[in-house]
Amino acid sequence: MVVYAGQGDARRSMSLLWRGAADEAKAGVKGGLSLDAIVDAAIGVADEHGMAALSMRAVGERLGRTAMALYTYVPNKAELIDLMYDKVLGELPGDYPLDGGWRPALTTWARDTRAFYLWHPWVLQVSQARPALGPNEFRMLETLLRILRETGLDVQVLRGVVGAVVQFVRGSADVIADVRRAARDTGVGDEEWWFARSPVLEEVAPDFAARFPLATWLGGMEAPAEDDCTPYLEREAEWNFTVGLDVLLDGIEATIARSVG
Amino acid sequence: MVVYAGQGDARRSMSLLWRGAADEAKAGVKGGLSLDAIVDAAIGVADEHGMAALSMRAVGERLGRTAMALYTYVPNKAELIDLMYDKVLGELPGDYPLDGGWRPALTTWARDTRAFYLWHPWVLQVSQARPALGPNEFRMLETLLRILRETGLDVQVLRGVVGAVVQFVRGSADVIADVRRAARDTGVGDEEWWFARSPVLEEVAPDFAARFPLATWLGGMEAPAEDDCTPYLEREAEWNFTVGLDVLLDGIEATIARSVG
DNA sequence: CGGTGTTCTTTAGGGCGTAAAGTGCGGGCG
DNA sequence: CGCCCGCACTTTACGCCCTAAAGAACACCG
Repeated sequence: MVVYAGQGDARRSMSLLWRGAADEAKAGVKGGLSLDAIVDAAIGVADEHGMAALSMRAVGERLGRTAMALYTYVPNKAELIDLMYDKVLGELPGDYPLDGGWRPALTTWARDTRAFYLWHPWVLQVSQARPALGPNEFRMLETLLRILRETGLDVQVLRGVVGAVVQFVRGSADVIADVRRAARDTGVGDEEWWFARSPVLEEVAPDFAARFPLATWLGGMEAPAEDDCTPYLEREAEWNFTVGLDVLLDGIEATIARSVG
Repeated sequence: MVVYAGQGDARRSMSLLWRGAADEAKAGVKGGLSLDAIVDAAIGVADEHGMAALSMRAVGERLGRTAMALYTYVPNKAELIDLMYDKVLGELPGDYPLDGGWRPALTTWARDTRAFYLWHPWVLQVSQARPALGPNEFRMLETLLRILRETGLDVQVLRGVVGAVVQFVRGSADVIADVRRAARDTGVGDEEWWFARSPVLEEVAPDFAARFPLATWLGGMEAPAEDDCTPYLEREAEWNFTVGLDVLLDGIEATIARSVG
C-alpha cells in the first residue's frame, strides 16, 4: 500500500501543510472536531495498527464520528496522509554538532533517523515520488545537508551522496519494519515461520546445498547469539546496518580524498 | 500496497514454487486453464497496469474466466504473487565474468538488476520480510555471492555488504519506479506537477530561501540537461545511481584494504 | 424569528478478496 | 452402455474499502 500525494488542489494542500498556528483558532460551529485532532487521531491509528488499518472509518471512530465527518476538514485520504507525514517528521532532531567533523554527526543522524522510522514505520509506506513539500520535509533535508556540507564535496556529487545515504537509511529501516509488520499482521513469529518452512525446503529441494553452495555457506555461518532477547532477524539487521553504514561512510571518505587529490 | 507471503500451508506453497516441469502435463478436465497460464496472465496485468491493478478479477478476465476460477489452481492472492515473483526473477542473468575482479562484475550486476526492477516495477512491492523461498530467489543470491566472494571478505562483514548492495540497488530502482507509478496513476507528468506546485510554495512560504538555505542551494544547482528526451527526475536518478554506486564500491574497497592491512 | 451556512450522518455505488453453494461436463466403473 | 463422481468453473453473498450526494441538526446573523 503506497499512496501518492499532491493531487488535489495544489493551493489547498499546500496551505494546509504550511498553515500557521493561527488558523486553528476558529473552532467549528459544533466545535468537536479540528484538523489537528484528526491528524493526531490518524497518526495514532497508524502507529498502533499500521498503515493498512488506517481507514477513514477507523480515524472517525477514534474521534467518535463517522468516516464522512472527516471530509469537512480534509479533502481526501491522500491529503490526510500528507499531513500526518509532515507532522510526524517534526519529531526528528534538527541539529547535530559538527565538532568532530561530518562523520560522527552523520553516523548519529543515520541512527536517529532509522530509529524514527522504526518508531513510525508507516512513514516508510508514504511514497517519495510526489513529495508533499511540507515544512518538516525540507527541515529534514536541511539538517542532513548541514552535515554533508562539511565534506566539501561538489554539488553534483553531493546530490548523489545524499541520495545514497537517504536510501540506505530508509532501506535499512524498511527491512526491519517489514519483518515486524509481517509478524504482527500474520500473527506468526519469525522463528516459528522459519521452522515451519525450513524442513519443507529440504524435502522439496533435496539438492539445495549442491545448487546453491554459497547461499548455503552464508546461511550456515550465523552470527553468534549474544543477546537472546532481540529476535534473530533484528539482530542480523542491526549488524547489517552497522557494517553497511561504515562501508558507505568509508566510500564517502574515499570520494573526498579523490576529489581533493 | 505490500504483500507478505508464505502464510498458507507451507508444504503446498513450496511444492508449487519448486514443482518440476512434470506436474503441469495433466491438463484439467475442461482443460483451458493452467497454473502457468494464470501466473503469466498475472504477470502481464502487473507489468501493464501495476500492482495496484492486480486483482483476482482482473487476472480472471484476462483469461476469459471469473475471479473464482483461479482458486482451483492457486490458494489465494498472496501465493499467486509469490509465484509471479519467483517466475519473473528467472529473467535475471545468472553469470558474470570475473576476469576483471569483483568490481566491474558487481557494477554490471547492479545495473542489470536495477534494469530488471524497472522492467517489472511491481516486484519492488513484494515484501522481503517473509521471502517466498523459491528457486530463483536463491539463484539471484547465489549470483551476487559468486561475485562478492572475490572480495575475500570475512563472512560476517560480507553479510553486511550484501545487505548494503541489495538495498542500494533496490532503493535506487524504487525511486524511479515510484515516480513512474505516480505519473501513470495520477495522469500528471513530473514537470506539470512541479510547475503547479512550485509557485504555490513560494506564495505560501515566502521566507523559504531564508529558512532552508542549503535545500535552496541544492535545488538551484540542477544538473545540466544534455539529453532532453528523458525526463528530468529520471536523469537525476540515473546520476544519483552512478555516483552512489561508485561511493559504495569505494567503501567496499576501503573495507577490504583495512581487513587486509 | 426566519434564513443561511456549517457540521455531521445517512445512504448508496463501485471496488476489493474469498467463502459457500450451484452448474455442467468428461472419464472411470459397474 | 449408462450412471455417477469429481473436477472446473460460475453465481451469489459478505464484509471491508473510499467517497459522492443528499439529508438533518444546530449556531449565528440580520
